[in-house]
Amino acid sequence: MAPAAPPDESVDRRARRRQRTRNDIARIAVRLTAERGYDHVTVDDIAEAADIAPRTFFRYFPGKDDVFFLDHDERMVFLRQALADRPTGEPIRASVRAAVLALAEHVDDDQEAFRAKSLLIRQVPSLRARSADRTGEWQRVLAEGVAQRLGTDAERDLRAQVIAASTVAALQAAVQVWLSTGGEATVHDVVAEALDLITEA
Amino acid sequence: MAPAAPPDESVDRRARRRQRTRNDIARIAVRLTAERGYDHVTVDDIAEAADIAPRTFFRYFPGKDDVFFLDHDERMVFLRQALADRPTGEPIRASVRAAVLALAEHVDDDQEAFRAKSLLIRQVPSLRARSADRTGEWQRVLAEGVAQRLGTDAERDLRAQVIAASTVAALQAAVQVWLSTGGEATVHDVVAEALDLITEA
DNA sequence: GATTAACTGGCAGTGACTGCCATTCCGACA
DNA sequence: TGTCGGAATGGCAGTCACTGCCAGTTAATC
Repeated sequence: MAPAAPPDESVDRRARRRQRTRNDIARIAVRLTAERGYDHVTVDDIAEAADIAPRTFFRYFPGKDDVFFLDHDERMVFLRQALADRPTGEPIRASVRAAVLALAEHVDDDQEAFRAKSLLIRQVPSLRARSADRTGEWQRVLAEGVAQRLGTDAERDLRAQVIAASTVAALQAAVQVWLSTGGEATVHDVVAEALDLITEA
Repeated sequence: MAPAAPPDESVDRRARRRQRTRNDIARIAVRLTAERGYDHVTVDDIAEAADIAPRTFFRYFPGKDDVFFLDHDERMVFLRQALADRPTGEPIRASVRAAVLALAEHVDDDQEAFRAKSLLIRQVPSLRARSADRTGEWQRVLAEGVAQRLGTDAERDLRAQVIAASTVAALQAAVQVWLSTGGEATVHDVVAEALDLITEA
């Protein structure tokens, strides 16, 4: 999971400290939001609870919403890499499937946190919108990976776009159903089933 | 295109006038935004150009973003109806396909306006997010329609969700590619091709 | 220990949005 | 024609997210 750390980064105490503060802010913000509801928590509240100045909050996150998508960038990197790591001989759909399943498995590590955060996002319009936009970025990552494999231009390759889009859509649908049902199954399994359903007649 | 107008609505001059003002505001806002860019146009600017008070703007639209999604609700209704109108004997994918294609055809009526607005939305983060969220609503409409036909509960029926999600995803992918390429083809045709690609191996 | 760069905080300002109240408009009906 | 009632409009003050700017603090490096 942890990539070979570049030596200059891991030695840097500053970077680590910064990372910890970042995590703290996000954790606290999510907790407050779960308690009082999104629009009864101001940035000032979060800042105070995290013991930083309001101004500083915006040095760690570009906006209030972003505390809910703390690990998004890392996951994008992970997904990109997971796809790139698949053997080039493999059928493209299979590669995409494997990459996405690896991502889903990752989520099962702390199901409860994921469920709580997802339910929260689903309730709040602005978070939902932001989330949907982020999903679009995953789609872009996948489409680029697919296009690269196929040797085409992602922007113009309808096939690559559709493979990426339908895969991400299945992922999203799986999560929604997983949230709506009790959640006895793992996210991984539901996603796998959803991916199968795409091509089913 | 124009539904048989309910008599009590069409007689009501007030409602018609209100509708016209609404359209005016949206038209003006889109024009201003195209000229100066989204964040160089304030609500006050729009209000002044539309000759209304800033406060009144928010009586017509819940937020600044919403002027760009003027006809979204009507399209949702259209899509829902188009799906409901398909014969029950028809395979579900075919029904969904037909409904979505009817929607796409609708878009080709004024391609240029659609293209301009779409490019604008794609550029501005907050509009992109809002748009993505709206897309989610289409998905919900489709999923409900599909579930109704299948006699299942949309929230929990993975199959219905995946069919809806992948269809909407294909639609979106098609529009993106249509925007990126010259746009010689009609939206309808690109969408049709995208829908075919979903189930292709 | 001095230098320098990163980090933090405060302040003032902008812009989206809301609740509240006053005013105006307009269709209905006596 | 007058007037009545509800809908529409506008103004005002206030909240909150977010930003630019500048000043003070901390900490890595020499």
